[in-house]
Amino acid sequence: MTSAQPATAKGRETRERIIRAAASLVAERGVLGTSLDDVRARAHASKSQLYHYFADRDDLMRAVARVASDDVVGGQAELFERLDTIDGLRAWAEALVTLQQARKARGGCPIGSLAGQLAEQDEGARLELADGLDRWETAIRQGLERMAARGELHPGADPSALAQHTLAAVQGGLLLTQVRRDPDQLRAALNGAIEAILAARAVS
Amino acid sequence: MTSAQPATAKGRETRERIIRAAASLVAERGVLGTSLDDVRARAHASKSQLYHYFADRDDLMRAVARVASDDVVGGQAELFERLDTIDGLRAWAEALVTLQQARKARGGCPIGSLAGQLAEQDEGARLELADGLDRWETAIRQGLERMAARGELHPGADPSALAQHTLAAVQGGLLLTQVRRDPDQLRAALNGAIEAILAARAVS
DNA sequence: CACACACTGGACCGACCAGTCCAGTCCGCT
DNA sequence: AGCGGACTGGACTGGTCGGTCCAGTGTGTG
Repeated sequence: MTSAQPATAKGRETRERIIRAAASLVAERGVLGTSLDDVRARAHASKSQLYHYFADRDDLMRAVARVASDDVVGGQAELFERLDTIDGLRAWAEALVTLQQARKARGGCPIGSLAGQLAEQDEGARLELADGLDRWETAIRQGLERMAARGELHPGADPSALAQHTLAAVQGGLLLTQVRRDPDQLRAALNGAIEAILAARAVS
Repeated sequence: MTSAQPATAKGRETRERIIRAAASLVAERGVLGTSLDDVRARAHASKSQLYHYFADRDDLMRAVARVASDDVVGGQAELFERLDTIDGLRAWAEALVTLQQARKARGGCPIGSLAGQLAEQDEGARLELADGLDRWETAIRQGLERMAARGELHPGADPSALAQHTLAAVQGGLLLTQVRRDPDQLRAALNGAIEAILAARAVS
């Protein structure tokens, strides 16, 4: 069963309010720590509204996974445009570190956190998260490909493999940041990834 | 409140049986997806036994986090000894990839999975997981330091930073493996980390 | 205006769950 | 043997949760 698409503007607004409430609660307490009554209360909605817009709890969580993916990837859009220079890469990395400092190193990456909670439980949610990671990796790869097109990477360099490794460094760095409560863990992991990209630069 | 230490051999055995049952259930269904009744049934124990050996549910989960850390790090002990050569590093990486293939890319890293579920909920569990990661990173760093002591890394190389980056690559690679159901994601991430170590080798 | 349907409120239900309690049995020690 | 504490079995409780149900109210269209 898939989510019902609201037919009216009011319906869309209610559905959106429910997803936002669920997403914020999940971020605070985790997937299984969030009850539908909690969601109902925060969204100022009733039980029947929840079940009008979502088939069941899993369906709602899939929607949460989707908006989390959209938010994470969408929130980096401007930074992604500058990923075709070393300075742009460093600025992107520093923005991620600054965000973790602001969060006091709590929560990790929304996509990564949800992955640990949903990937083995709900195939649909897993696919939503995989899609978010794909878009993220694509943005990194395209930046590196623009560098390669300008001849700034040596011919043997593989933008695809570098992007994959960089995304792994982001996710691993965020996990270490979360467990150790230390945003420098992310910075160190990203520095390693950027070093690998520097090593792939064309000899000038 | 901390766990009671059993006074008899029988008591230790029961306590161990409970932790093992809980650990396997948590690996299958997640922390919040595992009820004490599930644990009780799998451990062939009664409710009062659970509460005889553990203060409450959180206390049991802390014990689960501890044995998960011990198992993950302990299971790599022989591989760790060979981490002071490039061949040893590759063998270690390939063993991790093979393990993920055997698991059909499910479950990710026990430490990483538990981190996402427990780090924000229970400070004690977070510290157990941080300890596991520390032991893991230390093993990698010591291998690199042995390489450095033999003069195989150039003087500017930082074994500590390389080990940190390698651990982040493992964790990130495992997350990508889990979400994409593709063990090659881990291999790619580890290859990137090993490339970085190769780049730090002394010019021969 | 009227009809159909989207939307809403909230009581209700059966299942499940963490934790309590007490009446026992086992076991090491003297 | 017999004492005391470690250990065990399982019924019970108060509360929570996902999901259902139905009686409504809004709203866009012909």
